[in-house]
Amino acid sequence: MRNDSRLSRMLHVLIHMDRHQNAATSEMIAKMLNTNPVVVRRTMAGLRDQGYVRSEKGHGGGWTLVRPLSEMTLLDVYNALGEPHVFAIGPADDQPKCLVEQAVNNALADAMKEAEALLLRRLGNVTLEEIAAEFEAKLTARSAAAYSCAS
Amino acid sequence: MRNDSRLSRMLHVLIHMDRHQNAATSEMIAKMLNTNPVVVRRTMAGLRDQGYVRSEKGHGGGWTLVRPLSEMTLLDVYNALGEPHVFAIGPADDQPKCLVEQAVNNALADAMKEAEALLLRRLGNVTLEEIAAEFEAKLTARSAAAYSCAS
DNA sequence: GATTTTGTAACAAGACAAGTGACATGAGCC
DNA sequence: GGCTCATGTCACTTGTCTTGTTACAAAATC
Repeated sequence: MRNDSRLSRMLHVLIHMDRHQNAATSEMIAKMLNTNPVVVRRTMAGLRDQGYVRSEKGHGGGWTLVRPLSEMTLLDVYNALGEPHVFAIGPADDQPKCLVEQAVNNALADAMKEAEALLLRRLGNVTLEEIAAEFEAKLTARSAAAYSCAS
Repeated sequence: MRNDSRLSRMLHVLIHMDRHQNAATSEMIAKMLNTNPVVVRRTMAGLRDQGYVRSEKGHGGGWTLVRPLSEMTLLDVYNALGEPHVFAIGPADDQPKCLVEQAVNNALADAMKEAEALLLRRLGNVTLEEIAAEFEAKLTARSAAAYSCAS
């Protein structure tokens, strides 16, 4: 568990969901992600609250896509997850009294803010459909038998 | 301890060291950083190994700057610390078999690689001297009495 | 009413920086 | 030589955050 992999996992799931008609249960999704149904529900909750997916209980229930992949950017998913911390590094003190430390924090914060802005801009410029298309291209390029994913 | 604050702390220390003639002991530095001498020695070890600072034992010992601040960029310090993980987010699986997951990872990795490159480029373009200069400017702008830092 | 499936709380695990105590090593001072 | 100061390093704990897991209530379908 070195990284926060929620964004990666949700993108993975959403594209798979688009390729299936029926609702996917948390258990099916969990198997696909090599994880636990509770983790799935926990992570998908944000997407549901933002209206990207719908969840239904009972027989035949599970998770379904609400929006087409073409109307969801990677940034949308990131935001729906609650905008997790991007960086693992940061200042020792957010409100330091020491002017030296303030200057250091300013310099670091400037650079990090730019990098974060670039990252989010990039995420906002890519739709899930584009990633799905890249996958389709690979799929046809290779033999279909080479494709394996527990879904 | 939300973040890895080693870079921030080391920059802070190095600038302070430049403003003092004598060697600074780990204990003095620890007080300045509100931390522990062992943490200081542990973190400074990388800087010492890279030749940016020198440590001496015994009476009058402690830490001294080897290079002028003008010859150290923020990137140098980052590298000396062992290039810690920049991002808190990442893929769920580094070598996934699933082609969808591969496509997702590629898209994320591209964006993150760009953002990391920008960040490191920015860090490489700023010397510690420039941060020190910014501090000096603030110091003269405000009354000297407003400056307080336990060093 | 039984079964399926989500929703959620509560808690353990794993990772990693940071905090802490103990002790050996080496350098200077008397 | 012996004392003191200071680093070097090991071992262990703490704090924080995502994940993993168990348990159980709530709702929808059969």
